[in-house]
Amino acid sequence: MKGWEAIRGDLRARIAARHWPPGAVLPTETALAAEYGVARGTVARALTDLAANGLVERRRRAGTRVAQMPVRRAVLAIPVIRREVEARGQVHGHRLLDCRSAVPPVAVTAALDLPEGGPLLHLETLHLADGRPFALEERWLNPAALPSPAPDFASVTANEWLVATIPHATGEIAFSAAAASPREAAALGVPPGTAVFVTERLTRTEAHPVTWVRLCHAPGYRLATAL
Amino acid sequence: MKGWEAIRGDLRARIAARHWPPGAVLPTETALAAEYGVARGTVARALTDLAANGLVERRRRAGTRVAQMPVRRAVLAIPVIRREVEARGQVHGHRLLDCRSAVPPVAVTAALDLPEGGPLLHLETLHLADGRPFALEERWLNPAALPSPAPDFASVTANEWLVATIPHATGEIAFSAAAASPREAAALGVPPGTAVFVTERLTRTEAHPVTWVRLCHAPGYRLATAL
DNA sequence: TACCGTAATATGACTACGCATAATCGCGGT
DNA sequence: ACCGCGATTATGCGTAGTCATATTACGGTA
Repeated sequence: MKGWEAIRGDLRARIAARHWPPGAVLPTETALAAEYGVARGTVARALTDLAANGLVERRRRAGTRVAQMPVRRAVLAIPVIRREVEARGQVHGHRLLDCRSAVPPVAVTAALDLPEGGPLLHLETLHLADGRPFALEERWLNPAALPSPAPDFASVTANEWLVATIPHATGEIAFSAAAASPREAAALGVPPGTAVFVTERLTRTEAHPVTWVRLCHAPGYRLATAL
Repeated sequence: MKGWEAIRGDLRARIAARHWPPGAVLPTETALAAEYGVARGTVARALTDLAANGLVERRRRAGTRVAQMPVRRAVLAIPVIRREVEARGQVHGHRLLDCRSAVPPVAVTAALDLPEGGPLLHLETLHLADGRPFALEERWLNPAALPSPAPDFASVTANEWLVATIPHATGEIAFSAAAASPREAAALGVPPGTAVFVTERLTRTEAHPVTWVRLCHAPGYRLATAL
C-alpha cells in the first residue's frame, strides 16, 4: 500500500502501539509531512480520516490528539432484503399477503408526522429465503409521496421499488427484540411468543413522510458487522 | 453554508429532485467545477463524500453516476454502558455477580481463536439503570491480554476499564434476539423465555484476542439511529 | 463483420501554495 | 496574583497545476 492510506495505516499502528498514548497530542501536520516526506495535504487527509473514525480528535490551533475514550462506531450496511438473502447464498422470494388502503394505528401516523385518521396504503409481505420464511414485513405507505399509478407490489417488493424510485431519503432505523404475535408467528412458521428480531424503519423525503416499516425476522437472524 | 459542503448539498438536492435520475452519469468534475466556479479539487471533495455515503458511484474514465440501489449505511455509536444509561437520564449502577477463572465453552474459545481448554477470566455483571436491571453482561477475558495485576472489577466495570486501558482494538459486533435463559431471566427479573435483545462483541488487539462479551438487554431496549 | 491495439479522457492522488478561523500562549497592566 | 488582549500557530479550506491509472471509444486490420 502507499499514499495517504499508508500514512493512515502507520499512524493507526503507532496509536495502537501507544507510541502516542490516549490523550497525547501528536505532531503537527507539518511535522508529520516532513517525517513522511509528503505534502501537508496528504497527511491532512490521513488525519481527517482517522478523526472521522473517532480515533483522534482535531481542533484548530490545539492540534490533533489521540481520543481518550473512543466511542466505537459500527457502520451497518442496510441492504435491500433480496440482497441480504442472496448474500447468504440463498434464493429470495416474496409473497404479498395484504395490500389495501386502511387507517393506521396512531403510533404510525404519529411517527410519520401525519394527521390522524387519514388512510394509508398497508402492505404485508413475507420474504422467503430458499422458500422458507425469512422475514415478515409490515409497511404503511403515504399515498401522497407515491407517484401514480402505484406499481404492482406483488411482482416488485415495496422495499426495492422504493429505493429505486425514491432513492435518496432520510429516516431513522431501530432494532429491538420482541415476542412474535400470533399473526407473525403463523406467517413465519414458528410458535407464538418466539423471540424475534425486529427492525423498524421510518423514511421521509424533504417533501413528504414516505413509509413506516416493521420487519420481523425469523429466529436465527443476526445483524453483524466489524468495528 | 458554503464551500465544498454547499456543493455537496446542491448535488444531493439535484439528485433527490431527479435532475439526474438513478443510473445517469453526471457531468465531469471539470464541468461541475466550471459551473460552480470553483477548482476541480473542491468538486472532487464533494463527489468523493457523496460516493463514500453510497449516493453515487465513481469509476475512472467512466465518470460519476447516481447509484441505482444505494445501500443505506447506518452508523451506530456503541458507547460504554454507563454512558448509555446516563444518556437516558438515569443513574447507572452495576453488581458483579461472578468473577473467577474457568474454562469457557468451545464457542467462545473458537471465536477468540484461542486453544481449547485454556482457562479464561469469567465475569458476570448486572448493569442497573435507576436501580432496576438494565442488562446482564457475561464476559470472558483473555488473561494474556491483561496487564497484571487485574483491576477490581467490582468497582470499575470491565467495559470501561477495557476502553480506557486497551482503547484501540478491533473486533466484531452482532445483534440478535433470543429467549432469556432461566439464569438471565432471574438476573433481569423477567419471566424465563422473555424475548431479549442480545449484543455479542468480540475484541482483539494486534497482539492478542482480548475479550468476548454477551450483553442481554432487559425488555424494552431499542437500538436506534438516524440514517 | 469481428477483433484488437491505441488514443482519448475522467477520476484518483499528490504538491505547493495562500488565506481563514479558532484556540492558545504570553505579555503587559492592574 | 489575576485578568485581558493581541500575537502566534495548527488546523480547515480552497486554488491551480501535474502525474498516474483505469476504462472507454475509435479506428485499423484480418
